[in-house]
Amino acid sequence: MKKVTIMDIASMTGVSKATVSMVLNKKDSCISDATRNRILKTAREMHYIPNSIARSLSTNKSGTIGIILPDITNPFFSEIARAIEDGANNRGYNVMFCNSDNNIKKEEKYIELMISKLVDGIIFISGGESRKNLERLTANNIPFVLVDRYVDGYENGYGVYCHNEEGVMQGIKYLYDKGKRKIAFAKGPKGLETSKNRLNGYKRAARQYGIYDSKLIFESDFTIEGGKAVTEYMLSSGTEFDSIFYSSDIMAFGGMKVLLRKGYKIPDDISIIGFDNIRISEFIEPELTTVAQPIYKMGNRSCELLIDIIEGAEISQKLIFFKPELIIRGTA
Amino acid sequence: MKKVTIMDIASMTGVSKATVSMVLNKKDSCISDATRNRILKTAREMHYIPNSIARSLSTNKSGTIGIILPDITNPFFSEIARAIEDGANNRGYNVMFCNSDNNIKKEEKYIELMISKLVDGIIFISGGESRKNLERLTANNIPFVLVDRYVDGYENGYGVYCHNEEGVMQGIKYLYDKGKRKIAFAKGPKGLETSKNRLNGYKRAARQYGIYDSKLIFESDFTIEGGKAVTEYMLSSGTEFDSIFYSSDIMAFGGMKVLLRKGYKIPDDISIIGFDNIRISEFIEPELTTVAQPIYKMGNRSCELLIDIIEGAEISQKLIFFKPELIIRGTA
DNA sequence: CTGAAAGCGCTTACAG
DNA sequence: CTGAAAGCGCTTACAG
Repeated sequence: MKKVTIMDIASMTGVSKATVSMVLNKKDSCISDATRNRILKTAREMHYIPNSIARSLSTNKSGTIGIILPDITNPFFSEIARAIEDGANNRGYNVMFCNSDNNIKKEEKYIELMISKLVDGIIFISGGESRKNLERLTANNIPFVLVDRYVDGYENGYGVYCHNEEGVMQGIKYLYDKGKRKIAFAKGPKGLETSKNRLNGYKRAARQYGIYDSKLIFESDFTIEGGKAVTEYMLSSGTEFDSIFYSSDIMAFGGMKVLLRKGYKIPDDISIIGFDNIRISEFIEPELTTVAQPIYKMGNRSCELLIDIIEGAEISQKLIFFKPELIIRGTA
Repeated sequence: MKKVTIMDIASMTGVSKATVSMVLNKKDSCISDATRNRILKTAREMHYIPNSIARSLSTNKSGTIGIILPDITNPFFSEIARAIEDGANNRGYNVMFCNSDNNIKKEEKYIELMISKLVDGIIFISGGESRKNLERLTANNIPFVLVDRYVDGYENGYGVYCHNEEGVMQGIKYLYDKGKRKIAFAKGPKGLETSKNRLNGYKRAARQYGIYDSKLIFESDFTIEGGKAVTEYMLSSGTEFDSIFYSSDIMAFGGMKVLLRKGYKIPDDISIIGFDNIRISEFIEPELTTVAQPIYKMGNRSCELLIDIIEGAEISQKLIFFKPELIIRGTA
């Protein structure tokens, strides 16, 4: 069962491939209605599906965009991926995705793969020291937009971010206003700009209120397990605190788990704030108070930006910042 | 900045494209070491990245597999997608994904897209009445494996499933053994085989224990919102029940939310069981008792199966069934 | 051991 | 209004 090609429908209708190609691509301003209709009709009848690989080879455009993200299983990223796919689909693109696990080597491999697949552009959520990998893209003329996480040296490239620092400051202010003076901070992993930004927000706010104490800062990573581990560590560290600001919602989930288990009442004994506002955060009990990033919007916007770049539209803003917003729920 | 091609490195080394192609593809048994090394070296030096689009056009293989799933944002599906991507990557394939939203029209569109992109195969999580769409694949000679959800008429095609009926029966047995006699069942949406299978499990078990009552069955869908809505409905229906079996974990989350809000104690006032065992289910409080599907394994296995089919390996089993397992935690 | 040539299915000037 | 031809970058018999 051979696939039907443009050639088949050309010979079927008695015209040339060129003509068929033109009408199929709507570049048919100068083709007679009669031929056009004949072609369209037989294309339909033969269930013709264009071979877009062949098309890509001659146009040098694949119509696909790549997403590189740490782990699709993390709700924050899957929500972004969803937004991107919606946006891409909307504009006639499709999407390839890769899980980097924050591993630079994997990133590199995937980037090479995507170059080789001729992706038209990439949406990149960095796993850390990704600068070299991005240089590779630049060298190959593949546009990319960074989302959520800066990459050292690319602060001025295309990107859509959230004002992380400001977001954390809002959260700390809220805790402070509630009378909290010993606010522990669970920071993200080293090497991620996002971690740094959020930590900076914490530091600035804490200093501003005169409650800064470096012993209140604990390092972790952006996973549930990380949240559990750091919380256990905090508890055993001997440092006193009356509230915890987790650098991400899923860390907060892990942390709350530990606290609840040990019999702490949230928010009575201890207040909790997260960061992200992933969908599930309003479904746990107590509902998580968190600094919301407009996740879907960020994903969607990044996709729009990328496609605009690909299609050579005029770009009014290379850097897009969204405002975070404190969502007050049950944990603080 | 022109991309470097096989031609460039051919003229650079003074051999033909054919020779270059052969050594780059390790079909170089009959190429002298000298030439081979020269070619490899200059390829490296020139940062050559093969154009796999061109390659695909001549080999008629794209090296990509497609995933069609309802919504990547649903943890069950993102965990499957992750497993698939890992497996694919492992075997040198990459992955395109599409969110169907259980919408047959979208599915159709995406399938056409994937055919046109020459995907080597598809992993398909059906949104319902997908039979026509699958016929399209068959007609185009594209292998596919179904995961999690049967499609009418394809029960004997390639697929990896979980014994849904049996899983529910285990759960009902557990509740029964705990003394529950009025077990409400929140079923999934019509038109999904998975819903039907799980409902059948409920019916069989309930009848077996002589506690069947059709008034205890409530229809919903596999979302958090669905779980909330159906639970509110149950509560207002006047029907009495001492426990609820939700057809999926995220439904259970939504349901628990409503119950907790109304002041019910779980599991004291009412017991809850979910289905799936998505990762988050052990992080909510109380931890969800649920019937576990081996999600990662199912995804991974489906990918292995598909690639085996693609590569013409011998397939010992077209249908793969995993055993569900009741995970007893805090809600029942 | 290596090269010339055809072909994959399309698009795109160009010519008529 | 339509067709012939070249080209996209690779692979793969085939010939030598």
